[in-house]
Amino acid sequence: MKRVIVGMSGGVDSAVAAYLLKKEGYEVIGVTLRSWVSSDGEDSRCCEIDDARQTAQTLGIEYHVFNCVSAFDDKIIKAFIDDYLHGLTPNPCVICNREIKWERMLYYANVLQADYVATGHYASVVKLGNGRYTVCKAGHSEKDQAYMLYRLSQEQLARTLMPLGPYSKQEVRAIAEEAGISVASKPDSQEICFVTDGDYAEFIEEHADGKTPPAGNFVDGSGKVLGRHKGIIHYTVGQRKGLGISLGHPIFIKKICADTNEIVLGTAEEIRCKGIVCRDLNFMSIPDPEPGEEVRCQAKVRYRHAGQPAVLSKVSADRVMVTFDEPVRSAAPGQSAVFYDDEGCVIGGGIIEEAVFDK
RNA sequence: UGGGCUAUCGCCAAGUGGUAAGGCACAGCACUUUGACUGCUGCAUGCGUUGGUUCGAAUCCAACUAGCCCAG
Repeated sequence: MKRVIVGMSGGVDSAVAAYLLKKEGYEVIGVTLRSWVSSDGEDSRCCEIDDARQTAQTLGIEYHVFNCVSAFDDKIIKAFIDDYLHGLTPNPCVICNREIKWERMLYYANVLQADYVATGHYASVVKLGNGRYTVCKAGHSEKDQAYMLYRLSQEQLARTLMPLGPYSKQEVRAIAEEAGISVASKPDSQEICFVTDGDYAEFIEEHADGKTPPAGNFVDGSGKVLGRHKGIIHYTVGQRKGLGISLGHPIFIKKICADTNEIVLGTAEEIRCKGIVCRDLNFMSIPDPEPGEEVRCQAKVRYRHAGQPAVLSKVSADRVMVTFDEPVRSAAPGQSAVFYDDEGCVIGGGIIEEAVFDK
């Protein structure tokens, strides 16, 4: 009998993943990684231990909690704050998946002599003809989470199961109901797991030791001052609401300049960029492209982006240029770009370093 | 101090006698394992003030107040 460790967040998805695997005949061990505890003692949304433990009991599976608080603080929270202080818009979840969730789960899988790790992500792990592993979009695209997983390594994917790939959210809730899982109708999680009230700017101010950048100017493309901002950590590229500037037409954030402490604004048309430069790349379905090699793909510039046809080409040893057929709006440095093939499988991805505009 | 012009929601702005468009901003909700975007809903019993004409005025008249421009 194969043994599998299921990462359980306390939500419906991971509960059903565990249930399905058990039904398939795996020996299932539930695990929750405690990654963060707020000052008032509440667990974060990614590790609601009471719910997870209860589900494990309902399913009749072994269950453990492992403490990852210091690793999470070190690798995720510190980087998150640092990125914001530098005018970037980080996506902690994509880093957490590789550096914390899979890293720790595989570690414990070895300790507990398990063959696989599994999660409740809506995506599928696929082994290709070339011997490589990749992640493919879920059958029901409205819940696709392949984007969040593009940083996983080949070694991690080789030992990963994602039983929810073929199911829709509705089906998963129905299965949970049937299985008598108490969290069947629990609301979906949302927002950054360690910022429980959604006010991430306040979170940064509390944790940045007073180093948050001061207020500064909103300017237009020619440098003309349009108003005052509260400090760059409060904003993100593409943002429209909360600027308090009335020009008669919508205005968006085009660029955040940490060095001059200015925020450049532009119209809906002006914030569309022709391409992006990406760093910290991870390739899945193919090996790293050769210099000069061009790869056609569908590129997503953010989670919940439909994806745009684009061409990748290597511009240096560790950078890739993504040129879109049609300009995309609000590609934010710090966010992740993920490249898919026509089948919806992840070719690879990277972190956006710079948006390239026409002028 | 003379002459002229203008005063409608936080900003811009329709409206020229018939019972206050619209855009932006703002707020709420929806959406969402990141930040955004987006969608929906809401947002002037009142049109600088005070009087007058009229069945009826933001729209006409008078005075006053404020701002702008030109003459000083």
